[in-house]
Amino acid sequence: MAQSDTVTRILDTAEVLFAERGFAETSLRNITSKARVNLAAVNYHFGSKKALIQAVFSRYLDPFSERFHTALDELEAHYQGQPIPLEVLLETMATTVLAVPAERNSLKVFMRLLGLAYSQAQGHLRRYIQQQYGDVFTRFTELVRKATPELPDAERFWLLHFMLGTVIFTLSGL
Amino acid sequence: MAQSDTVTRILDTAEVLFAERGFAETSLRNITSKARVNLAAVNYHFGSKKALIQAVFSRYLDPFSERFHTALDELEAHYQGQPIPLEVLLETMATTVLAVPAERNSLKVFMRLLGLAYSQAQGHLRRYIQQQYGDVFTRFTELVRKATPELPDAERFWLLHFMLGTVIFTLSGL
DNA sequence: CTATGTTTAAAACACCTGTTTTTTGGAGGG
DNA sequence: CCCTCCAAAAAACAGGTGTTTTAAACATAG
Repeated sequence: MAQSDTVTRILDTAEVLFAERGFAETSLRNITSKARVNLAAVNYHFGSKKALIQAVFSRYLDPFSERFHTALDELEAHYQGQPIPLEVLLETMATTVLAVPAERNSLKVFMRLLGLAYSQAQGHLRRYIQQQYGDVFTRFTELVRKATPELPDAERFWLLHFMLGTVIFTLSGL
Repeated sequence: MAQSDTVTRILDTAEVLFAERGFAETSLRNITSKARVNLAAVNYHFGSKKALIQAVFSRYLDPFSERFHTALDELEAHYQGQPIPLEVLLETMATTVLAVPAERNSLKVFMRLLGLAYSQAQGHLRRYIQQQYGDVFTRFTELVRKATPELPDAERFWLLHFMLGTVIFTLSGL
């Protein structure tokens, strides 16, 4: 019953409640009562509700970001300056995305959270994700750009956007 | 300064605030102060916040539903039992969707509201839209089924789902 | 054991929420 | 003119929110 137990219990409960009902619709009393944890524990361990939300995302995105970076490192080392084929890039991203939540069999929760992060206004979250994980995304899009030099920038942007939208929309909304 | 003025001013203000920040994150005081209307006016004219949200959607969906029904009537009359080509069905839907908010040049708001209705848990809204406008949707999907008899049901479902997801995700985001 | 720092528990805080009630204002009709 | 009705304004209400404070339990090191 050390400190980590309370922290992870809060995170585990919060992520499913957030995924089910959204952030604003989920109260701290809701989380703490379901996690059988004291109300003040959230503010004690995380500082605020915003920080809790960000921590829920970090637990997924930190491992994802790290693995994706190393996967791209390996690809760049293997292709030695040659453009990496588009199919390889997309498949690498897909497998990396699937790898992380698979360890806690919660792909649906993770995707629903991503969808919420995109659709809910919740300004601080967008900013947090942007400045915390923006570099992985720009690195990936840059590699995609090198893989498809014949495409106009605008067209490539929209294709990626459509792809992202379809995946998130489909995997998040049951 | 008749009664309709207050009502439409509430609706106009509410729809953009909802679209910008979501339903739970937008308070009645927020709406009424920005609309320069008394706080109690919402509960007086609409009954509750839930009813306000539904009224915002009805103002878009009622005209859409009506026009789409008559458009499908004309198509069925024209093709006389023959399956209506898929391209015709899709184009009819697109033009009908675009026609309604074009009169108040607020396509972005409308699409963002649709995206919110889809992503926000907000159970009562889903139920309301489902039981209020479900018949138009099922009529449309049935016509699509007749237009593409060679497709397995599951595949057609997912194709429609992907299309819908891409459109809503793209037109509502940002 | 004592003492120190850290985690949990309980209570209180200040604030904001949707809703209801009460009061005021102002047209129309008898 | 008075009365009635309906819309608006103001105030009050009950309940829930995130957060802070205070007190207790606990483990660990000296």
